[in-house]
Amino acid sequence: MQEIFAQKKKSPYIADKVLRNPKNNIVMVLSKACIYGIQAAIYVASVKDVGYVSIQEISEKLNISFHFLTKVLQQLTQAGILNSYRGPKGGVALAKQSEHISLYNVIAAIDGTDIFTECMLGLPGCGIATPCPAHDSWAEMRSKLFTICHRTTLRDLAEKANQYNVRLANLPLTV
Amino acid sequence: MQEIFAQKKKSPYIADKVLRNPKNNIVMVLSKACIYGIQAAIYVASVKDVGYVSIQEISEKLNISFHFLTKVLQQLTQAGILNSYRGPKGGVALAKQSEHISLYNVIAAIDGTDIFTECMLGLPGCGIATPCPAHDSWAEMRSKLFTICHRTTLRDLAEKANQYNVRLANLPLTV
DNA sequence: AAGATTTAACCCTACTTTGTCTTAAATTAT
DNA sequence: ATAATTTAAGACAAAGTAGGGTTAAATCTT
Repeated sequence: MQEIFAQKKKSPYIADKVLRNPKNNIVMVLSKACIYGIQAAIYVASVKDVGYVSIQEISEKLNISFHFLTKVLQQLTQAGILNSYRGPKGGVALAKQSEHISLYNVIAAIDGTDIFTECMLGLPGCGIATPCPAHDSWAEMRSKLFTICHRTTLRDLAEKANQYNVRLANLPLTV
Repeated sequence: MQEIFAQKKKSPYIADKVLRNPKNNIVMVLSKACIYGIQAAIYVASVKDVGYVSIQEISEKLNISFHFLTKVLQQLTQAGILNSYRGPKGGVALAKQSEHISLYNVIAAIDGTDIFTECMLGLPGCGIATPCPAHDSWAEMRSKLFTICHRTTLRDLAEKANQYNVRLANLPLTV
């Protein structure tokens, strides 16, 4: 009896010194899923010929987990950014012309629009009426982010991706 | 025997429709820990008298988990932003004058400096030499963030926090 | 019609972040 | 000295993120 309970847990306790120890928490503006989605979208936009590009190819070229990427790209498909097709010669393709898909569209489809609207301190009703102390500074930030993400299209990014020495993923991009 | 193994797991499987279902992933620029740290630092800076403020008081006023906040504030203490003192009348206090502690200092102590330096796509060596396609736009963003966080001090924020109708936490702040 | 290919859906695991609780250590007050 | 108070440190649980598989469904090729 007791041995069973004794062995039941085997907790993988991690030091926890202070707050799970220094700098394990890497904070990014975008989630991994979103970054992968952006990279994949740029990749698809940067490929010349018109057919569908298989997710397998994308995941290999960009060094992204195939299954995870599949789910991410499903989100883009459901958001109307990509079209997908099953079977041989299947894959994904842009649903619109690359100059009509903005970075904002892709981010919104995967991570949502919170980063474009939320208060720095995450306070639900932060706004002009009842602002948080950082409201003004942050509003300035957000509007810059909003502008940049709106005006940057997949075409812009794909064009840059095709330039010499520009990298799309961790490994040098070989289109 | 078998019942024991049968009951061992009880997985809390969550739909996973597409990518762990839509919009569960709330992406923020700052971690919860960092937001709490900022709120607490502003609170301490906004309290008039000079003694130590107990973490219990801060957690109650700002509606933050006491134990979690304790760890966060330890990080600020270890970073030299706060002083802490045990025992009755103990608590935390700013280690420097509030106008000499920037938002950047607080963020760097808790979330690190990645958001101020990292590429939008998280590529390790993204820079002038081998940029990612979004490098230029993002560099512009980052520098704005950097500037804002550097020039904003705890004094600025504390002053605003003391204004009418400004909120520091989810609940109305009652200093 | 049968087999191959490829996305979609589903299940599960590992790790990280957030949060709760307990015990230890420091310090003050009595 | 003893008790009370308060941070520090540690164990652990719950929830979220990233990722790895398997099976199902659609579609093409033969």
